[in-house]
Amino acid sequence: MLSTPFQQHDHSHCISSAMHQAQDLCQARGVRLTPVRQRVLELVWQSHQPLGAYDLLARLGEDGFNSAPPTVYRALDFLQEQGLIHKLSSVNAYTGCCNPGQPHEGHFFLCLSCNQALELDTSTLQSSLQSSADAHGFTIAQQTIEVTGYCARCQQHNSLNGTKQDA
Amino acid sequence: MLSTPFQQHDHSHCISSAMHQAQDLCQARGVRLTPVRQRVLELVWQSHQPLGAYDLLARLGEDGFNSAPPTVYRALDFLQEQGLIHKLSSVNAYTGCCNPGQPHEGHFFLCLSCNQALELDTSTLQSSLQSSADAHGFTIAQQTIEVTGYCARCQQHNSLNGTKQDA
DNA sequence: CATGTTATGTTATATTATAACACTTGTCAA
DNA sequence: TTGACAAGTGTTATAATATAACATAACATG
Repeated sequence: MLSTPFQQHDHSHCISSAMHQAQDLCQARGVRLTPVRQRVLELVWQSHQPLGAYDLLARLGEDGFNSAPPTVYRALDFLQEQGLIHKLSSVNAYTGCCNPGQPHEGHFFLCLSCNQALELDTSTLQSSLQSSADAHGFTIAQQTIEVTGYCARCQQHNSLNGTKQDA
Repeated sequence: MLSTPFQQHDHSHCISSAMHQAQDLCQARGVRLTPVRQRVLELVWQSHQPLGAYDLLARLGEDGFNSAPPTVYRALDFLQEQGLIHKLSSVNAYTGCCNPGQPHEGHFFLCLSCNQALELDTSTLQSSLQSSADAHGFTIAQQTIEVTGYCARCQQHNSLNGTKQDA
């Protein structure tokens, strides 16, 4: 599954799909999707705009959860280990993974106008990276591939009215 | 010029080349490579291991420069604007740019063992990214492409003696 | 139900980065 | 040459992001 953040879509479907996949995967792996972890994952999935750790923390607080930093960082660590979210280092934010069943590194387009993240299905990118690595005898461990710019939708809107999108 | 951090090389050549290019470029552009900026650039080029802002700050202090955070961040901002260094977001560190004459986004391999950064000349990577962007109607602004792993040299050493390299 | 393991609570602190305002230095034209 | 603006730096404070360390609670299982 590849989601379509930059286009209109039924986002509630994204959320419920992500939550069900997470539950299934955790059960299958014998790891616990505890209430905090589940809530953090839901919050991350509230939109396709990546959220920072302290944003998440504030939301957790509103929900009556404990809201000291370790709480959210532990949950984020767990979710990353399970491949349920990706960290976007270039913006210090976290976003849901669109295909958690198949462990992979996230490759993203980040729109500077609407702040949404599109996770790419980049087999060609992957293979050109790999061949570059092979050429250098380099063994790849982790990838941070984050490309900022402007999505098609924002380019249209902005050329019409000059304003910025926010969702 | 592409440097060769993962292989043995005369690093003093890297340094002097980088400094001369920086001086020439700044002069050509009518911007000032002041003493702090020059020193920060030299420090960044001390090796191919990216350095954090506070590492640089400490070194500046040793050299008798002012060493409050804004000093180093301003210098780093300037050097980035001039394309003389790249920031590696995934590790919050800064490294010298190998080809500052031709403005470009840095693409890196980062060795987890020797901590050195190899800046890639990735035209194929670039073009597969671009075609992916085209397919989505996405206009690229900035790229953060940082791939961690193990360089050829460290793989050899480690298979021999199991230790980690540190330079 | 005792025990070890996993998860969470809590306090403190480390690390990375910026805001805001004062002061100094360089530039350049009147 | 000087005065006025721009660019650069000094200084203090604080924001934003992340982790250490240790105590307590919940869970799993023999």
